Amino acid sequence: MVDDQLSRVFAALADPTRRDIVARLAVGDATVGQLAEPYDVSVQAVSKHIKVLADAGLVSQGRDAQRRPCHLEAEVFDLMTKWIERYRQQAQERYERLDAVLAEMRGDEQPANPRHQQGAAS
Amino acid sequence: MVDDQLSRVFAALADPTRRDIVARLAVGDATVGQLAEPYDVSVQAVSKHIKVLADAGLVSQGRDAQRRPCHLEAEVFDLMTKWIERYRQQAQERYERLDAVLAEMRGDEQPANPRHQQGAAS
DNA sequence: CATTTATTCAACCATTTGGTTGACAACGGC
DNA sequence: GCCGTTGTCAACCAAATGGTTGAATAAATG
Repeated sequence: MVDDQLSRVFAALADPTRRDIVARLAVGDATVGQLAEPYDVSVQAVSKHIKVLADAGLVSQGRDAQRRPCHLEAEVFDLMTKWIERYRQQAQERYERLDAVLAEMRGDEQPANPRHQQGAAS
Repeated sequence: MVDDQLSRVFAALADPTRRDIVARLAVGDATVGQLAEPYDVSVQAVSKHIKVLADAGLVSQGRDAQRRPCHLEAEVFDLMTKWIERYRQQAQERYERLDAVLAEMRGDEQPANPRHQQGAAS
C-alpha cells in the first residue's frame, strides 16, 4: 500500500466490490454481515474490504453489541474531487489557451479580451 | 486488473508517480523521456506507468518521429467525478433527512443550520 | 549503411492483493 | 455458565503490481 491518504482512497475505490459497498452505505449504515450477504465470497473477505475502506477513511465502524455497523464518511470524497478538479481544470484552461493561440494564428484575433489568460494557477 | 473502466481509472490514480505524471501532463504534453527524467526509476518503468494511464483512457499517445508525446485526456475524469458525486450527494441527503428527523424529535421544527452535524458520528 | 535516440517488449523478481479456511474474541439469550 | 451469532485475526495461496535488466523496433543522422 502506497501509504498516503489519496493513494489509499483511490486504491480502495479501484475494486468494484468496494465501490458497491460504498454505494450501499450511501443509502444507509449496515453491519458487516448485512454487507456481506449479497456476495458469494466469505464474510472474512468482506471484512477485509471494509478494513481497506476504513484505512482509507471512507468508512467508520461503530459498535452495537457484537455488531459493528459501518458508516460512510463522505467528507473524504472531497479529497479526491479536489485533486481531480484541479488537474481537469488546469488541462481545460490549457486547451482554451491553445484555442486562443490557434485562433490568433488564423488571423482571427480578439486582442481586447484578456479573460482567456487566467494564469496557470498552481 | 479488474477490467471495467472505472476500476482502471481509480487504480491508475492510486499510484503517486502516476498522479504526478497526470499533474505534469495537465500543464502540457510531454514525451516519455521527458516524463521519466525527474524520477530515479528506469525509463521502462515510466513507460509502464504511462501504459497503465493509457489503458485507463487517461492518456493518449501521438507520434513525432521516434517520440511518442503523451496527452492528457481530461474527459475521463468526468467518469470518476460523476461516480463520486452521486454517492457523496446521496449520503449527504441522507444526513440531512436524519438531521430533520432528529430536529423534529427535539420539537425543533426549524433547524438553524441545515448542514449535517458532525457530532453524532461515531 | 552504421549509429544514436526514443520507446517498447520480454523475462524475471519481490511485494501486495484478494481470496480461502480455521481459530478466537465478544456479546446476548437462554 | 454454555450456546449461537457477529466479526476479526492468522496463515496460507494464486494472481497482479511495480520494479529491474537486456534485447528489439523505429526513425533521424552521420
